[in-house]
Amino acid sequence: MEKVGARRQILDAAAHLLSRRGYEATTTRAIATAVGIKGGSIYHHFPSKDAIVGEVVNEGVRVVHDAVVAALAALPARAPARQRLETAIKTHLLASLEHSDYTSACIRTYAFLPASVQAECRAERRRYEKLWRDLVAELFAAGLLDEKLSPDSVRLMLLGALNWAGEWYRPGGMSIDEIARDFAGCVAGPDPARRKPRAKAAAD
Amino acid sequence: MEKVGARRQILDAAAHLLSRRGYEATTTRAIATAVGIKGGSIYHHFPSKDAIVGEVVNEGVRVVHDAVVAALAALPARAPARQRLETAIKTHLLASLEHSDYTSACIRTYAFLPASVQAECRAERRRYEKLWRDLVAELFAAGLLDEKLSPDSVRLMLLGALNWAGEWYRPGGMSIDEIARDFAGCVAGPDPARRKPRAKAAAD
DNA sequence: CCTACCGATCGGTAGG
DNA sequence: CCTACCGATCGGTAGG
Repeated sequence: MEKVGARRQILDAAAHLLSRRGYEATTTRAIATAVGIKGGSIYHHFPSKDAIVGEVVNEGVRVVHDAVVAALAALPARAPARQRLETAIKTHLLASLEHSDYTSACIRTYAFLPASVQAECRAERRRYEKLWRDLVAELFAAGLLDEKLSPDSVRLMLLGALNWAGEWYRPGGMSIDEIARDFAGCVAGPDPARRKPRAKAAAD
Repeated sequence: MEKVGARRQILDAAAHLLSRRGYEATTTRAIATAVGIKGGSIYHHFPSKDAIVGEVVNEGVRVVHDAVVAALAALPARAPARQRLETAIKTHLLASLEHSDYTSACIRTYAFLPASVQAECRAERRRYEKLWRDLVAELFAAGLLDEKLSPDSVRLMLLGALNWAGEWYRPGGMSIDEIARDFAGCVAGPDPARRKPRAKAAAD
């Protein structure tokens, strides 16, 4: 059972190359070589390079969207907005920095993709945007954000910081947990649920 | 006096193309066509494509660095940290979104540039990073940030949000002033100096 | 600054 | 899935 499916192997290799080298440098021949076939054979599985790239970036948005939805759903039913924010941040970072070449490929290459490929996943992106719009609305409703701030600003600032993390994050440095705690704390204040229990006595 | 200098024209065209199409799609022939010469003639002015790209990205960092330094220097000598933050944010956004193709080219293409080109401007980038490191330290010193936050997190969050702005900013939407006010307000709270003077009476 | 060209490589195809 | 190939285009060069 070592058959993974040639299509999946090609998509995996394309996602890997896209996230590390960008759109133009990800050639059909490089993808083929990575999966152990010859250049022309790619077209037995996909009609064009952009069909491959399109599937990768679409899956990239879908993966992170599904992951965040699942992580939020796994929280207690009445989890406070502050905790939901930090969970969403951590999940987005995990997906784009550790789990998914698809997600990082989408984030890093989207801007310079052919218009046709961009258009293909615009709907999926808007769905994900909506999730964050709602999350920011929760924060306002909970009184965690200054009412004079525009919800758009807050969302764009958060997603900008998250999407840019791929440019500086390195596995040995700050952990994703730490980054998520600080990013959430920076916009919504410290998590009251994490107030440390006043160390047993005066120990340490 | 319509002679601008061929080198400068080439760099301008390269910066423009780089910021809009990316590194690989910015061909020496496209640059040449943009300045009205033939493809091969580029090499009369520069030894290689990467020499052009290298100068563009270096200038991109330098321009935004100089602009922010100048904007901070133009503030009153004892301007509070909160105001200095917002000024730095606004200036960075103006440079990368409105004033300088060089800066946006640098921000948008850096990740996928050849290692040799990246290395060339690493020192300049660290200088700019230092400016923000100091600015964040001022915010902590002024008591505007939760002491439990890591200074690195705050700086990376801010610069991430700023550098990502090119992916969503469009001239007709939120103004750069508004974005700067909200981004600054989001991490350091509302500006006390802007508390509105309690409208004349109960008018409106 | 141009013409004319180099070898390499691109996305994609024909025909097995 | 491969061999062999297409026209186009790339960065760069020679020689004016």
